[in-house]
Amino acid sequence: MRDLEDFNDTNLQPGLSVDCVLFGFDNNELKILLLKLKSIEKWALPGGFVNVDKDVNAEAHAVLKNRIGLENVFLKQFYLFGNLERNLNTHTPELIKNGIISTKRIAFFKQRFITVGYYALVEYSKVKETTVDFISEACEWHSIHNLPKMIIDHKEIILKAHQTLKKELNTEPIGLNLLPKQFTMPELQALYETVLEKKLDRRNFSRKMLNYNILKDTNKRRMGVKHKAPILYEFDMENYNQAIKNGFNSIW
Amino acid sequence: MRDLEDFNDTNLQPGLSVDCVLFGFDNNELKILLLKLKSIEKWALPGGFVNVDKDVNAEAHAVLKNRIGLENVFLKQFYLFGNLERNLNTHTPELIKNGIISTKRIAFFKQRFITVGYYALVEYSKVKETTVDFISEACEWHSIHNLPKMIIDHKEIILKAHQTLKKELNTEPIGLNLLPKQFTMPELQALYETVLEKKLDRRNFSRKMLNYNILKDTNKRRMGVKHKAPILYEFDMENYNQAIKNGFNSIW
DNA sequence: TTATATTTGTGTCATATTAACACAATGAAA
DNA sequence: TTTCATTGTGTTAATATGACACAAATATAA
Repeated sequence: MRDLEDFNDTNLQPGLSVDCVLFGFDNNELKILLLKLKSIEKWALPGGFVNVDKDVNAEAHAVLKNRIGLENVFLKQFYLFGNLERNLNTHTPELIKNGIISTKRIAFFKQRFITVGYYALVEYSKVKETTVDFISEACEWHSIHNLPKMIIDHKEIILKAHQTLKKELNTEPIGLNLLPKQFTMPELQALYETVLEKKLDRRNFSRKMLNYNILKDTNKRRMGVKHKAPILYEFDMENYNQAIKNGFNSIW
Repeated sequence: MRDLEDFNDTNLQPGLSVDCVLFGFDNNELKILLLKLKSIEKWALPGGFVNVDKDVNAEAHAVLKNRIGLENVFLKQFYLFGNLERNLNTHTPELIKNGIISTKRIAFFKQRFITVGYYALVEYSKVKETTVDFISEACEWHSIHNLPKMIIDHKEIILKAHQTLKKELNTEPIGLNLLPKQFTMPELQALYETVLEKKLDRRNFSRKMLNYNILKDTNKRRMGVKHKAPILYEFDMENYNQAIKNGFNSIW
């Protein structure tokens, strides 16, 4: 969708949207990709509407592809936000005044929107384009600890996504898509510490990770560091996918 | 909603429904509460539509209250089913012929329905009424291993709910609502074994459960059994709720 | 060339948890 | 009072965890 003329709500599932919390990892910070809305001084999660003849999960993937230019990312439904306050009522006057939405579509935008929350883990460096479209004017990463003003409940959605990610770290590995193809043990640990917001013991972390058997030693080391060169690892994709599928640390 | 005349789709979120997988535990079997649809030889999960001015989670609770007569149950969203094949196309002719839906509403029923899946844990004995309404003629428990023919993807929804429950058993206790107020350790173990579909060691199970500190010894024993009288336990509600809230067996 | 600072890789040890197993106690029925 | 099924609890070996310390590598400073 490039501009307003292309926008037509007749094929859209009324009152339903998808919103994607994109987690990136940079500079030992967990970051979220946000869009700055035109004519509203607030930011929003990348999201979209659901076509009546499109699979909902496919629409979430389409958001990432069309608005951010990302394909094949790890994307997962985590919650449906369906409370009554979810609408753009307070913003519709500005949106209409600035020609972002047409008066014909006003009812569509004023209704309560139920949104399906997805989270995705993406390699920070892969998102370069600051795509703009008919409703957003900028696309930037923001530290999860320093979020700008956001529309409706998008801050809560991010919070819930983060809680979900933390919890899932107990039963599933992460790192793929968040880290470059090859990475060191300290880098992997920094990712875990950032997501979990706590320090972990270096030696115990390494032992535990290696025991999961999802890492492959590439027999290379990261060069050009001003201290002992750390081993470069890759994920063993077969075992990694197995772990994603079956989970680990199951107690029963 | 007692009959067809009361049914009006103008206030309903089009193409959206909620469906509830009610787990019950009886005779060492995991059972699911199902509705037999009028004029279709298939069963369905108790579900409902979403009013545009109702909170989605509240609508799921309303389904349980209005259709099953249940209040204050543990009810949890687990997945949104949004693929393209989710519609009643193949059934609308029968439904119209038998006067279950009116021709005026045909478009409403033929559209693709996105449904929010909830699961609930309920005490088997508390559901007695076989409520019938304008679309269902019976309401019965079915063993999860012997499900009747079901509409659309309701079998898949049950499967996914069961998988979710199994997985969540690693981080959260269950039992409250599935068992009577007072229960014995072997009864609790039977519940776990049924949900997990595997045998557990009696001694290790007992030790682990007691270590979670969610059980209170009532200093009573189940009488009238033809062997050693087992201790009756209750859940320690404070610790139980704490465990539900914070989870347990977190590894990081 | 050598010393220093920093960071990485790995080992140890005490403690806690788990899995596998056995035996005594209880209560009804024979 | 013997038998039987079932419950409660203890033991032990193997494994995992948490808290630690030291040696190796590498750039930089001396």
